[in-house]
Amino acid sequence: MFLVDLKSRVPIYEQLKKKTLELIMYEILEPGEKMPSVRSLATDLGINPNTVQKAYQDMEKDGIIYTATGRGSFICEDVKEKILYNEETIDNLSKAIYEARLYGMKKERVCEIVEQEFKKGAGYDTNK
Amino acid sequence: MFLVDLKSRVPIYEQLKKKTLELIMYEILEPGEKMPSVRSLATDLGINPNTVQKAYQDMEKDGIIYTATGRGSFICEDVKEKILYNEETIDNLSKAIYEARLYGMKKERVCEIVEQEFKKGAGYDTNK
Amino acid sequence: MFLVDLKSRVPIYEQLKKKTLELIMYEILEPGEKMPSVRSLATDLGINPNTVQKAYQDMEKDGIIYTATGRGSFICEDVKEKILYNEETIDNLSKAIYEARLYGMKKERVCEIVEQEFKKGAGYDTNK
Amino acid sequence: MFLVDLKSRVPIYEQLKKKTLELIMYEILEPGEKMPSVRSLATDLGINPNTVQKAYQDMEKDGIIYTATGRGSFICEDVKEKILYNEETIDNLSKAIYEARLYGMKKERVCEIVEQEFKKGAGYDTNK
DNA sequence: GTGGTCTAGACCACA
DNA sequence: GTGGTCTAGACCACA
Repeated sequence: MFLVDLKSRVPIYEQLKKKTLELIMYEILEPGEKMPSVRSLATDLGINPNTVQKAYQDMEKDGIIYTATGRGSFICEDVKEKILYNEETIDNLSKAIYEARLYGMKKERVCEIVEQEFKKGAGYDTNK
Repeated sequence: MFLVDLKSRVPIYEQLKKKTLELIMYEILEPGEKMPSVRSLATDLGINPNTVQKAYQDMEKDGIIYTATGRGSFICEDVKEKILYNEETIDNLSKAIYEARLYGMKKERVCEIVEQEFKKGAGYDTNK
Repeated sequence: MFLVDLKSRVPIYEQLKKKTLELIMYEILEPGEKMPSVRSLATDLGINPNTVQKAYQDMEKDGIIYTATGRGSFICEDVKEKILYNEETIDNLSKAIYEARLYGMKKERVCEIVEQEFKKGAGYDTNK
Repeated sequence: MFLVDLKSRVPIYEQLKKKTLELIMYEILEPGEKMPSVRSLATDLGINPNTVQKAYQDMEKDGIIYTATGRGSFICEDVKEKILYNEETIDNLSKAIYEARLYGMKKERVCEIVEQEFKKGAGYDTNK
């Protein structure tokens, strides 16, 4: 479920964060639901517990999950709003479009790609 | 002209590469034209020559410039095609759109942002 | 294993790249296998870590190895195809033959040398 | 006649040396014949006179040309033997074949390339 | 003056 | 511990 790509240049903890958001948006993880423990997730994925720890801490800071000592980590109730009004996403998008335009891509081509992405199913792999 | 942001988390040599592409697309740098020498650019920007050289060597590998010891570095003739047909740009764009969609952004909103970016002038700062 | 000739005019990082390819072709290094860390290899060879890193980064660009910060560098799975279908090798060969012919060498002599090289064992030293 | 490729990574003085040998082998330059003066050649090619000077000095050291002060430089009488029994050429060839073999090229393929090069006319450009 | 290689050493992010 | 970026500075080949 939290599968990460160990060959990717994208830091593993970043992949874990993205994956969590993805699972939330796909409603595979529900608000209030318990996250796997740091240790078990690390063991399952064959990665360093520190890495999972870092992902969880980041997400706690961003209000995606909360940690109750001794009981584990849980998805926040208001998580979808947090994700929806995320300036970073808009920023990323603006920059990608800006760059495409700068490097000579026509608006029509950009729009085509937008259409394409909105037709696609959920099979896309966010770990680059 | 090659102004970089020393405080940015984006590596200086990456900024230099982007800046060069930008100057080429804005036709401030023309194919065949000589790039500033490694040392002079380093001095101008107050950075280490090694940093400039890394940017230049990267760009040489990417076919953006060519370099001849003793004479300097020059913009490649076919540089615009290289930039235009760059899969990385398309990839970046696809990923940004995918993510925006995943995080709940409607297609209409994405299209608005596309319009916005294509109306903008050239004042955008590529060093994040 | 990665022994280099510090006195050679061939840059150390180039020797390291060649040596790695050699070790892969001799199946001493297998796809998926971990490369020595930048620092340990540098210490072993008595050279600067930056020099090793340059070799590694070049090889990463060439798709020979991939690198993940915090975990190390690994031989790519499809490395042999990369090496086999390398135009540079063919190019070098063509040029060497062209030159031999130009400088008066008969085809028979060239063929003799081909035979010779294909009879040889593995003891050849690639660091010139 | 002495056309060089300013974009090449091969040093210009090396190109000049190779070009001279080529012209000798093609009997366009004959033993005893006068070479263009350093200055005129530099002007014709739009390159630095020091570069031509260096090529001439190298060739004098190799016994390809000799210089008579005040009169100019001339092709040596025994120049073809000098070129013919040149170990460097053989060495280069051996190395190129060795490498091709190391990188997985079959003997048959190498022989094909030999045939190819020996069928070719003189149109090949030695400045890479 | 022009780029290329290398060392020594610092500081950072990631695992 | 692992790689990535950067500085300061040396020495070299080429033009």
